[in-house]
Amino acid sequence: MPLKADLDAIDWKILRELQGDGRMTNVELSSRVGISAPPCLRRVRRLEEAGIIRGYRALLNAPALGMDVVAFCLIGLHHQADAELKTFAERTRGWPIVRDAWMVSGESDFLLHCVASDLGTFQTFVIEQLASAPNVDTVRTALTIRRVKDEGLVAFPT
Amino acid sequence: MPLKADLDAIDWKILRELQGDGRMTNVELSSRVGISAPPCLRRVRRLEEAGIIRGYRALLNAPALGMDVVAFCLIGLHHQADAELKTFAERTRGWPIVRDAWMVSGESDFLLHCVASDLGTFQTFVIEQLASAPNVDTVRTALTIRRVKDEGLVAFPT
DNA sequence: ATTGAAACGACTAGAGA
DNA sequence: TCTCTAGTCGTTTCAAT
Repeated sequence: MPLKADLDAIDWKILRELQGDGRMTNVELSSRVGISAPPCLRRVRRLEEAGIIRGYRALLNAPALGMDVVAFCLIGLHHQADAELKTFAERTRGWPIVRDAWMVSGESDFLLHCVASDLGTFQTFVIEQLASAPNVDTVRTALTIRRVKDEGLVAFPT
Repeated sequence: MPLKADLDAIDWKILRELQGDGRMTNVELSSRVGISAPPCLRRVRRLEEAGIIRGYRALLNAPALGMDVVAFCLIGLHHQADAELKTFAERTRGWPIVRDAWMVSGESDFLLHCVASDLGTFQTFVIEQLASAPNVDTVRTALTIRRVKDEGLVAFPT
């Protein structure tokens, strides 16, 4: 895990471009950021090795793939000692319906981003797996109706 | 927006591989899914054109870029008529701190995924922008402590 | 639909500024 | 650090199956 790296304006442009299109070729990228291809590629490698670029991912259209239910679950636990938090975190990794998960502070202890093929599957998961897991106190669910905004994690000044 | 496409086993493998590494070369991809490069590329293009692959994105490490606060906000509105929902959705698109947003059903009307450089910036946003936006009734915030799971949106049987 | 060959273009190491 | 050059490798079209 890197501490704050010292990035120049070109590095920031590279990050912005790759966040917008992770499959852009290096020559296209280099021309957009205003340098030639070799140093551009070296910068990308450096950003990858520093962990600033964590990876690349194709964004998939869940409903087109038969995944009609996307929901968020807020989980409250009975006991929040370190060991219990770790145990629940580990448990989420074993549930394929949970696509990503965060430990949070506030009214809840975890937030789970869930995807399932249909409501029945999702509700069965919530009742039989999630709510009946050890130490789970409350489960609040928000079914998504539609995505309203979807940009990368980091905002870049235009 | 495509309806359910008819995908064969190779298409599913392509989607799984590209979700795991969106920058994989086509020859690497083709060898992993067991066909030669040209048909593999045509399948990828077809999946892109059908909107099943929505795009590609580099995943950035927010804290390494000086974005130390990641939070989720659950928003309840006073009035949930269609026009009001659209108005609020549009408003979220103008807030750079909001990185992605969902319209949801349940106790809240919207869920916002927010990223900011520090707590002060985030709190100022919540108080001065979010909570004081027209029609906003309740704002519940969950500050993230750490990411516990981070896989793509779609689960693939291994 | 797929394969295989071939032309094209991108990637990336090395040299020099 | 960059640019330029050149060789290697990946991409993409096309003919044939």
